[in-house]
Amino acid sequence: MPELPEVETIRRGLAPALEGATIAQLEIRRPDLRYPFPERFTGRLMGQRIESVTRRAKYLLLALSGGETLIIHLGMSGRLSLRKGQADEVKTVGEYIYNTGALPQHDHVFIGLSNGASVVYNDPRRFGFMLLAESGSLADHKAFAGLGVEPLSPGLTSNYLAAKAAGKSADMKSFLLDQRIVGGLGNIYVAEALFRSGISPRRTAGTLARANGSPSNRAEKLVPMIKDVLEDAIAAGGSSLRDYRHTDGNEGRFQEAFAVYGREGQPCVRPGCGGTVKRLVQAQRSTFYCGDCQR
DNA sequence: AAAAGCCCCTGGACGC
DNA sequence: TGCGTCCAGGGGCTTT
Repeated sequence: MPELPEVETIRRGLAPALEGATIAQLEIRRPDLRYPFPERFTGRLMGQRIESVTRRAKYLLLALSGGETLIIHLGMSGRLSLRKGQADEVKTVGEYIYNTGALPQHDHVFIGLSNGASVVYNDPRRFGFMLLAESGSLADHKAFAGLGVEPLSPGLTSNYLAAKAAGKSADMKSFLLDQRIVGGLGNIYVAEALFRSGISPRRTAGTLARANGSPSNRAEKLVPMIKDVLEDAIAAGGSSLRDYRHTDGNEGRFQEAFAVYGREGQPCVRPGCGGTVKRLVQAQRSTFYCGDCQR
């Protein structure tokens, strides 16, 4: 589900209510998501003040006053909802009652805050997960060691991309999906960035570098298009296809602006192109592209 | 080392 | 109405 723009939208929705608040209530409704919850999960979170809500790639990071960070990944279908209920008065939030078992399906984690707000984690497929790690050594954590550059940071340059691509025989699609190269791109935004760049997803990634290792013209084009499409998607509040919603339950709007994703058989939107959007499977995922103007 | 394949899980859309 | 099949914003682990 959520790629970088969706996670960033959720981060922006949560931060005002969570930063400075203390975790007063925590309920987990099952022993695991993708992985078992961390040891003594409740004890390590209760009473902690949330110092900051940040993001790295597709990970949400809640820095806690005690020196640990709660790491949340939403997988494919994870949602975080922010509710304004008085969670510490009664265990009733909105229409839901949290201490009677009358829970909506797949509401797996409930976090009540000292300021009366609450956060519910819902994830039908349970590909998401939560981890706890020492804040001071996050960069060494296995989830982040080896993670590629943040695409909206100055670190993503054509030189960086060319250096990573040099000598690689993988196709462009697989290369950009690889979180060790760029952190945060997923199936939608790889497709849209390649379309905006006029690059075929089937092209060999190594062609982003010239023989001497310097960036090719395509690399020079691709880097700003990656940044543009992510910025546009964040501005639109992300893309809602099935599960994704803002923390307030509203949908994102960027799906209305897709040029190729999910548009198989429809005409290319590039003026004068006249091509048709095609679908193929790469790395076990659907790829959408225009065979005429992406080369 | 890099690349390809398989798996985890639930639910919705579709064909018969 | 009720199957069976395919597909889905992710990533980790195993095999080649």
